[in-house]
Amino acid sequence: MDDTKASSSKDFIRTIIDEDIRTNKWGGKVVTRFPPEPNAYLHIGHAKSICLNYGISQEYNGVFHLRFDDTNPCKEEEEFVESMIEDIRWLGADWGDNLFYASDYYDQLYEWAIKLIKDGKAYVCDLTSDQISEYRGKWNEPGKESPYRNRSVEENLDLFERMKNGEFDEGSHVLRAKIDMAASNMNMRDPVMYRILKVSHHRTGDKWCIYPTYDFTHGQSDSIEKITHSLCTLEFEDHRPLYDWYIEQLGIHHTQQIEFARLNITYMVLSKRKLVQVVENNYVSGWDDPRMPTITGLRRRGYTPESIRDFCSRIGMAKSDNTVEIELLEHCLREDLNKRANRVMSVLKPLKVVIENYPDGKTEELDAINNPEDESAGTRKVPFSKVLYIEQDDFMEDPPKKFFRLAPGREVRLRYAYFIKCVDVVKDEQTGEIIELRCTYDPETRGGNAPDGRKVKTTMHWVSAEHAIEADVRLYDRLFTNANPLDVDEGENWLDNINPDSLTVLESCRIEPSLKNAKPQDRFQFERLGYFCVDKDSTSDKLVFNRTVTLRDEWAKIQKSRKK
RNA sequence: UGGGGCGUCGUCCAAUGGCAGGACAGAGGCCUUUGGAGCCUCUAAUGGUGGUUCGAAUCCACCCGCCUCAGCCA
Repeated sequence: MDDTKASSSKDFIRTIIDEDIRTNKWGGKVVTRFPPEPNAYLHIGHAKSICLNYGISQEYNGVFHLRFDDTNPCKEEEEFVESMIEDIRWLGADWGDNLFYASDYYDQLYEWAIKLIKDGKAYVCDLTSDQISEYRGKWNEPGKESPYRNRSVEENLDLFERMKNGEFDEGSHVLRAKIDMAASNMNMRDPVMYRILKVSHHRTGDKWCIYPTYDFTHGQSDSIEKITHSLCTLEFEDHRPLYDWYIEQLGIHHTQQIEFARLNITYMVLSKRKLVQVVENNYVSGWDDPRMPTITGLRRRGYTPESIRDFCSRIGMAKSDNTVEIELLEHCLREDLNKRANRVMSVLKPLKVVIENYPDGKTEELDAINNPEDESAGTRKVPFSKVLYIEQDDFMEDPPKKFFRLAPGREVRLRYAYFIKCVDVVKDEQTGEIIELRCTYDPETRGGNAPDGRKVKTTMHWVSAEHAIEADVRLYDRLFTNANPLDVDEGENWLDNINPDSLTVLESCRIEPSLKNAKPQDRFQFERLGYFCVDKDSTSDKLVFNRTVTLRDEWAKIQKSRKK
């Protein structure tokens, strides 16, 4: 990940880091980290954080850590650790040997808890969860102190020891910090440090039956790793005073936390909890469904890591709530794919064309350019014969104004091949459906140029019927119909905003034969249609393509504005 | 209702007391063997009211609006 920042101005975080370096705050060091909880799949919102943290470590010659904040054994699984590692690698971030787990620090955290007890800064509380909540008070009224708040150090030590030894039931006791029940910041009203959870942990197994809360773990984990700049999202702003309190009481390395606004994108949901519902209600096939905003979903859809990184650098970094338009993401994608994807001709909805004056049984190999944006991509041969397929959308019997494609009596160019003219339209006698076009070709226009200099309005893609291979193509559209999927009327469910047409499967599409040996994840531009990649569901007899994104489409725009 | 945070083109981000700029989106045009790509032009913003200042998006005051916090989740 070495994308150079084109922008001359720095975001507020880099401005702070510049200043810290200037004042030698951390001895010129920069150590950042990405600290996910391994309880779900990473999505593009996480990519923003990964790009930020890893990007900064690179720009400042610093160090980047990957740390799994695994403090809740009830929800965390090894499966998520593995998928996250894969996704982060794919995005291009490299943590070297700096892979950590908050659970690596459980012993240290336990010792620190004992120190706080000994210092009279923590106590074991026997209140129930509901009582603790009730005692905490309201925003505008102070809380009540727990009746267990003033137990002796000895009693607290004994009780905490017994909590650790499994002598108590879950929920019967917690260890709390003794701070200030009247604090205006709710996080300071004697927050819970440890709770009893008699479940095994994906890394520590059954060693512990008490687990530190995230709030008692996160700041100290950063501290242990000597993180200089702990970058997190806005909702942790209120927690910073608590992290600072722990760090000060413990007298350990004081990491500087800086908060930034999380990413929102139109037509997308980027909340872990909401995404779980989409998956569990089977609106999609899984976490890697190409409609999902997860890294794994985007990858399967055909996104490139470069395009996601470019997007992350373009959206900037600030503290104001923001919703980036999905068009920007798509722009970054197209821009990248335009440079790297080889062009190919594929007909999604085939319409048979017979070239009446072309010899039966003849086949020609025509030269086609693989990528006009990249000469080094070279050329290939494309077979041409008497019977072809063109796109159904490329023919209209009674064309409206501005429809430049094929129509009765009209001449168009078949890309890299010949000019053809439509001389007859064959219809199904029963349904009236157009089933075949009879055309003639001009042998003089081989390659696509007329010696007499005459012009055609359109160049169309096509495949030779005899040579084309059949494939399934999955057309994806946005998962939600509403720019803000969460915007619903009273009593309505945001899941009702799911786009019922987010997936259209096209069978028996005809693909240019050069794609016969394409492998999953291979990306192509189907000329005039969009960018597509080979899906992992492909088999040896049938390729399956995912439409990554369409090409910008002037004609579609005209049609759309006409409908309005 | 108390705390914390945030308000700049439709959207995202700049401008740190000195001509409000870029990107995406949108409109128009050029070019084109992809109605792709590329190129050009245009449209379009400082939440409000006072104040300080030669000069305010920027500093001050007040107001308005939005987000967020009352898990033994992270």
